[in-house]
Amino acid sequence: MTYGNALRCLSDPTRRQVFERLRHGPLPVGAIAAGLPVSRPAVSQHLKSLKDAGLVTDRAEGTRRVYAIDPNGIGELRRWLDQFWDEALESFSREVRRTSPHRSRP
Amino acid sequence: MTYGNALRCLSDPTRRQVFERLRHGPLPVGAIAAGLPVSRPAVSQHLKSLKDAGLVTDRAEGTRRVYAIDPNGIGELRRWLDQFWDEALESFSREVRRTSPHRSRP
DNA sequence: ACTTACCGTAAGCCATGACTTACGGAAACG
DNA sequence: CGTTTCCGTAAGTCATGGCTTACGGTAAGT
Repeated sequence: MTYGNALRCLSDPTRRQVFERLRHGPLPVGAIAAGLPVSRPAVSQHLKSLKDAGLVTDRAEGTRRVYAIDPNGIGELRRWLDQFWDEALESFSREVRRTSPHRSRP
Repeated sequence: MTYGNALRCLSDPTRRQVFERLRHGPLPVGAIAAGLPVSRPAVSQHLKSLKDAGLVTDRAEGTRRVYAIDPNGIGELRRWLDQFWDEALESFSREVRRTSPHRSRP
């Protein structure tokens, strides 16, 4: 249930902002924190959470630490959501069939 | 940004349990609360949040209130995630190309 | 009409977690 | 080596929100 961690991470607006800044490519912590309404240590803490959830990866590059999006996290989240999506649609159509019975040819 | 509400809803484990109980079809509140480790009013509050996020719908059926999954909520969430998924994959492959340069034909 | 079943809302309690400031450590640069 | 830059961690504060109990309201049954 690692998708639970992913959901918990992405539920926080600030953490989503951190995450979305990596969409167009990897970035060091300072560049991520710049412009955000929170301090840099806060961003570091968010990045730790995102990393634990499998949503980002980090690599050392000199004195800076470059973060990038990890496809594994969103992949797992996507699979969980898709499985859900299918069953929900089926249940929904079943419900429609039940509510408005045999409107087969007006 | 109604997907933000959806994410916030699904981030809570109990609320996910409530939500997942509706996967196989609509259920009244009592049936949902039965077996859950929280009280029935708590389930009602969770259902209110899920409804506000567009994740469930409710209809009155006599004295009971039947809840069902609303495809709109997960749909929006899925679209947001997919858009994200595409850009992330592209950025990822771009990164792989950059890190391990022209391994074209071993 | 009285009772029972089923549910939503209000008020209050309490843990979780998001943020801050302060500190320490590792790599580049002179 | 000292300094500067860039970053992670620790400790502490404070708001958010999830849960409970108590209450009120509507619909069905007798």
